[in-house]
Amino acid sequence: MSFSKRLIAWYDQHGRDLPWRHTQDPYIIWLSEIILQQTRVEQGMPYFMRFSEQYPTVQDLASADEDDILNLWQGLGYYSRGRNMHKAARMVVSDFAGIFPTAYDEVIKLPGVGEYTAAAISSISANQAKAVLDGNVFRVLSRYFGVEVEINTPAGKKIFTELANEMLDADDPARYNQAIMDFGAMQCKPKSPTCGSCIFNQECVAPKEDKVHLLPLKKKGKGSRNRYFHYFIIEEDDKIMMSRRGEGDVWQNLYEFPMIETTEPLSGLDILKDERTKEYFSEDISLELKGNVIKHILSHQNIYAQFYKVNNPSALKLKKKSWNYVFLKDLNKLAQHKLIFSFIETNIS
DNA sequence: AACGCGGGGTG
DNA sequence: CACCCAGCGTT
Repeated sequence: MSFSKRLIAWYDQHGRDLPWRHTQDPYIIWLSEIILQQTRVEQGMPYFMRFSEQYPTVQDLASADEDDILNLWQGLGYYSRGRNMHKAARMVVSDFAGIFPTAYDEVIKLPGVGEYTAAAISSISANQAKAVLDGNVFRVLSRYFGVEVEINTPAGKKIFTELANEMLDADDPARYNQAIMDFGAMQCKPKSPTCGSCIFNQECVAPKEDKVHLLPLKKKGKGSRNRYFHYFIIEEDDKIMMSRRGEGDVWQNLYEFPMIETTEPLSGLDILKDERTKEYFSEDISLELKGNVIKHILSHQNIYAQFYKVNNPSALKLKKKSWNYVFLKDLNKLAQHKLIFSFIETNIS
């Protein structure tokens, strides 16, 4: 039996039962695919449930308030996905008469939909013969054929795109694509794959050459940099000062507290001496440490955050445009990033 | 071709 | 600690 037929047979027996597999509605498929970009199924699942319930149709999503969408996205990361999702929904309403496209060449026009997502939507919702190419597919194919080409280069991408489309089962692209991804996620895992019980154990190249752990090949990127965030907790009565982050950095448009950032650690005393602090507050401010330094790790930076309660909030002098007092009871309406809302959860109210 | 963009799981 | 996850957009 062919590779694809055996894979599909494995899938029929072992594949996961996931909520978005019970429909061919391209809107629902799209919703799941955006949420699952660079995100584990278990992590994205609760978000998918909330979004599909809150916004059952593309019209619902298009007419939603963007801040509500970001609020629902809170904690999932890669927040531009949420913003692009809203843009895409409005584009479907305005440019596609409210009918969610299924053709590869159409869906790929939507912001946030790249080659992978377009292949997934067009194959799963319309059975178009386009092979998906994600982390799972790279891994399965590189091991099966022993392809020692770096997957995160244009050359590697080209080779694997061609290979993936050769292997695709043109009779059943929808099932095949989901099969190879489940297979990668459940059997041909990055660490400790279960080669002993694998249906391809006889012919797979990687275990024969003892290269399972080595494949797929990947060119290394840059390491992490350190950043030091010093947050000011400014509370007056039942309100707290919040700040909206700007563009061109992490957590674009999300809310946090007013802060200053440095490239090196800073003592409480040094914060008082900082020019920006002096700009924000009149001379004698009194800071009180709130908890220990929190290390917040992103894939490309290590953030060390320290929170300071401002004991005399009336010392606040300058108010930036991006700053606003917010009622404590309304805090949950603002989309915050993880570092901030986990701090709020344990320290405020 | 390289880089920035989150948060969480794994060994 | 390094690596990876149903990747995409910008430069």
